[in-house]
Amino acid sequence: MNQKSASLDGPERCGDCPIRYRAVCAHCETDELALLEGMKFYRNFEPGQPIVWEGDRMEFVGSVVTGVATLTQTLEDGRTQMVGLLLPSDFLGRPSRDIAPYNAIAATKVVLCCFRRKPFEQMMRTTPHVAHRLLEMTLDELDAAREWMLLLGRKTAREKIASFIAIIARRDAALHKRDPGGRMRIDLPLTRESMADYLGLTLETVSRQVSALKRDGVIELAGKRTIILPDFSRLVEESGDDSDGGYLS
Amino acid sequence: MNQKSASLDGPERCGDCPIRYRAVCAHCETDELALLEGMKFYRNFEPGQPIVWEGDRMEFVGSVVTGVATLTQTLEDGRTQMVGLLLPSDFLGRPSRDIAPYNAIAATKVVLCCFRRKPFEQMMRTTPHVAHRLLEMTLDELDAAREWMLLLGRKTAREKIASFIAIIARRDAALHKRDPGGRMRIDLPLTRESMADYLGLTLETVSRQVSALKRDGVIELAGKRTIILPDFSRLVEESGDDSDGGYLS
DNA sequence: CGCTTTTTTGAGTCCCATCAACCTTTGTGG
DNA sequence: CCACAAAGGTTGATGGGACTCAAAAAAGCG
Repeated sequence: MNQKSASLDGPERCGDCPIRYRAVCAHCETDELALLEGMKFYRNFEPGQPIVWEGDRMEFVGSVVTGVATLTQTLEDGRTQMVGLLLPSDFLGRPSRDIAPYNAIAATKVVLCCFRRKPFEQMMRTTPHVAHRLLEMTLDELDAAREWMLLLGRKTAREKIASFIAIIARRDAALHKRDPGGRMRIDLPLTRESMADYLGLTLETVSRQVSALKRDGVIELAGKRTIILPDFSRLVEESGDDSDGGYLS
Repeated sequence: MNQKSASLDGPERCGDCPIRYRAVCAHCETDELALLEGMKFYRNFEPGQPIVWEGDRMEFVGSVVTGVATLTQTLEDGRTQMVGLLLPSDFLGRPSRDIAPYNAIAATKVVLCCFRRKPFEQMMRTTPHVAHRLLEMTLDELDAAREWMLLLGRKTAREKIASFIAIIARRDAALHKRDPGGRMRIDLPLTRESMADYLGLTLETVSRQVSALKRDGVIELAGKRTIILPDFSRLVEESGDDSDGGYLS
């Protein structure tokens, strides 16, 4: 949108950062924040651009500030499965491991707040807040992965699509501090092919099921990537999940 | 085997514990160990017996000492998917959450080393070793979950079965401090139905594919639950994974 | 506007789920 | 000791949901 480098780079000061209270630095006090500020740098990625490749040495860890990135694994014959979807405030990389186990790829424009590995690992050892927050976030990610496993193993194609849209809608609502419900408008951050890799389907099946949900009035389309939900609860019914959700953390 | 209560309960002293150097207490010094020793108690479970039910309040967290437990999620219509397989030294429960999000069920006889929640959470805050080890274990579990997602989303039934057997064989070998390879004999800790819930299949398909692998000479059967691997690498070929594995942690 | 990328739609096929029958093992009590 | 039941496992027949192959439409993009 804005061509000035200020928009291409991240916020200069952590206090202005949009993910200040959700990222790995959430619980940090001003002195710890200063420490982090000293080891951080920003990197920008274009849609489709790899962030790290499986087997690569990673000299940094970091947080997604804006945009969406994906983690994917592939079998030798080319079948690929997405195993992580990184939204703003999500963390990329693992302390005490410098070889990336997955491909990380920018799905949209991405701004990444990177920390040099060595000083970050040192900080993990000396300050409890960062380590504690990272544990919290990792446990949340594990919960999400298990929800995802239920989807991959037991849901029908139609339920998978409905679940995916519901997940994006919930995260989007959470980002704007609203509750999902009523009429909503959401942008899909992924292509049909990436959705297929997320859901363990082919892109043709994704396209067909999206069309079917539209035909049945569960969703409306405004362009290929924008979805309007007339009734969020209707979508949840189609997802196969318990209606009560249980999404309290 | 042994009817004395000594075999039904866990080891009296942590120093004698079989999972002393792999569980959440792995990095603890003697003084921290004494602290843990003061808040721990043992519980025993029979095969099929629930450990906690989804929605239950958990007044403890703990480690599997011996045996195998499963974590499962279910949709309202009864479809169930296993989302965790807890082997000796694996951790059950999450600090700062007292409502269980999954069903945990003993698959075999299980001895669980339980810690009362409150003192354990206190210890998490005061001693770095326990928190650090728990983060390490959680990150490993996340890696395993992602491997599992690739299996659920993209592998064929035959590959799923081969992968499952390979996973059990690797863990079994690790427990006995051997490398997997050559001729191996392994016991499956799960019924065909539980294997199906692990792999996102039906029990009939599991049975058929096990028979097919036997017919093709990839495995031999000694009873329903005991498998002999004439050649571990042959099994890995059938699993669809890269042969090099990449199982360094 | 050409050109590529993304998406949709169609026709045919196959893998795995479903439904069903049977076998084996284990345990129980008459 | 054996009849019976229950649980776990195997095998067969059938059908359907998702994949594959194929082509065209739509949307970006220089």
